[in-house]
Amino acid sequence: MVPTVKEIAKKANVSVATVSRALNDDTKVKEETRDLILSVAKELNYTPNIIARNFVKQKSNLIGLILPEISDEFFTEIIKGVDEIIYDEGFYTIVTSSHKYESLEDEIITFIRSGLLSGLILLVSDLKAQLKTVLLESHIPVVLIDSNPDIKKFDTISIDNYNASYKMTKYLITKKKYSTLTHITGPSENDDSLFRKTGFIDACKKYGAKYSVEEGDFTREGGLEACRKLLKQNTRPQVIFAANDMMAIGCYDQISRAGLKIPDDIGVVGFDDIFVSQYLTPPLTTVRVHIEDIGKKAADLLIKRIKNEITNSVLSVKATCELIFRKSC
Amino acid sequence: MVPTVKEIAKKANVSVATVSRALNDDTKVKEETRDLILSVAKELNYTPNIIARNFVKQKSNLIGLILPEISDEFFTEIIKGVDEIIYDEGFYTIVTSSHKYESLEDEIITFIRSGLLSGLILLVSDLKAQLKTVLLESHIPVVLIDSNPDIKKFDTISIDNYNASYKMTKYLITKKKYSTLTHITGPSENDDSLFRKTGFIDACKKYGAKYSVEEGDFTREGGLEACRKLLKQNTRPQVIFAANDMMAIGCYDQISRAGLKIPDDIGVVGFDDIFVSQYLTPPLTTVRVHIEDIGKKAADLLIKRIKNEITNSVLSVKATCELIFRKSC
DNA sequence: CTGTTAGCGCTTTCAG
DNA sequence: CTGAAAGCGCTAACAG
Repeated sequence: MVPTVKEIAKKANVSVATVSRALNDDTKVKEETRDLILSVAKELNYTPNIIARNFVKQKSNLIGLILPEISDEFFTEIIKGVDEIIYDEGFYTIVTSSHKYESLEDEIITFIRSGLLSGLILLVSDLKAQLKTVLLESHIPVVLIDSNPDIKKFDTISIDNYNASYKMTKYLITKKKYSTLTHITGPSENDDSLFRKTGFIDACKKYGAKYSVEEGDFTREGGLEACRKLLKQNTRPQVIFAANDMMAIGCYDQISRAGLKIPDDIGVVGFDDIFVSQYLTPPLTTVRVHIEDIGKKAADLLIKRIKNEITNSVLSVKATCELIFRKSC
Repeated sequence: MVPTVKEIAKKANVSVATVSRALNDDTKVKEETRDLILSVAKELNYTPNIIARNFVKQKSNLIGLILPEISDEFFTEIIKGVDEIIYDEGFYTIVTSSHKYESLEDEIITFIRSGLLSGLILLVSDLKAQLKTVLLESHIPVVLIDSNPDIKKFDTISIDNYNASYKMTKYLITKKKYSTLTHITGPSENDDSLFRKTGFIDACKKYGAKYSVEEGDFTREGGLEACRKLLKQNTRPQVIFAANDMMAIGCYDQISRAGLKIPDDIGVVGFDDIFVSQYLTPPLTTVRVHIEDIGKKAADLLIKRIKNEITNSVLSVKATCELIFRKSC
């Protein structure tokens, strides 16, 4: 049988209360008795029943991590980052995403209301009003991984999309001397997409380049299609800045079909620095996002909230990006 | 305040027992009272306290998923597959891996002994004796994702490394007419590695091809290094079969440095079909493993064990692989 | 079909 | 510093 505090108590001739105190060493217990209890515990090969502990404390050592539906190489990094931080605090991560029969919203609601969680990290692209309400009512700390800084009610870790996009565009214009640029966007309702676009446009205006914008959807096919439209026009841009690497790959496909060469005939740059990008021919110039860092920052913030170590109203942390220069422009 | 069964009971003028029964509809409750209870529950916006439920039942609705240290695109697929299956059963997945200060073993032990889990899926490359003991003593169902079929004590889902490797080798010899082949292995203690090697050798013997084996380590650098050795020899093989795609990429690097062309001067094939492989130049011929499927199968088996739906002693399921023919040989 | 009651293992007052 | 006792919310006998 699994040993309990009761058995330790009996064997050590003390009360369960003392055992509990000794085991959690929060209150003063005579060193002598504590040592005795600890040695008995060890002898019995005791491990606390976490479920019981969680129950009496009415809180758990679990935090939730909710990811979007589509799997993606980023997610492992995020999970890893989160897990690494919170594990040190004695917490574990429950990972879930949306499923067949339910909307992500319903799922999150069930998840939160289960009472299983002490905190939640939510990776979303847009947060519906109904969900906000549930999150707020849940009374557990929530950290968003999101690009929308206008969410003023939750702690947020975001990718610095705007600045990264701006910097890349500036680089293309001022260093690479491109004077006509086209940006292929992600889905219009996506915040990452929006900020990348805005950064691009602002930099083009600032540095006086001619630019255009083509709508994409973050998929390879979307990139291919957008690129096809571009190449059909009378004058094509000197360089394409795709809002993510997958679309840049679509551009590679289309440009090669059109018999054009990268970067001689047209430059291509991406955003994300996914694993494959370094292996493309030519290797893709892109923006690297420090994903694991985002997971760590989110976890760190969440833990601090859970432990009430922060009292500021709402924190918004930006994770920086890095320009990766390769051969595609 | 959060509503409890007690409050529902009071409001509905019944006992807490009846409330519990109605809510879990396992025993017969008069339809009328059940409807009443349900409506009161709804009115109070009641959700069961899962922690309390887990506590009284002395089991949880959580399963653990332990992954190796190194993150990898496979893991998202596995997590996804697992989560998808178990979510339907009202379970959640706790994902963890090894951390800074502890060995994976210690971690697993802590994890299991926490009492938090109803079952465990373990992705390991080799299972130490001590760990086996802990796993066996834990009395929770364990499913291994492992390639070693000689582990007779645990349910196992494994990649069919041997047959896939055999088939690929057979294809190279009989269809592609290669007569001298070299296999670059993974680490010698790794089971996947071992079976891939054995499949290769057996097929070479069976179909009468000349072969050699070079030791690798599943990394890109390892593949590059092994390939360098090969190319230094007086006669180089007609085709290299790398035990995974990452090493095949290393071969690409080295072959290109040596001024050789794939597949004209030398063929290269891999194993795994990682995302990048389709984008290499030339696209890599390789073996695709249905990863998400492995996660699903593991979860399915685990759930059945947890629910006692299987009484067989130990099950061993092989996940099949598929040959992917591209342009590298 | 329903109510009463005990109790899961642990922490936490409250006394001493 | 330590013990007694209550109780977290829920389920599961056991009666009725």
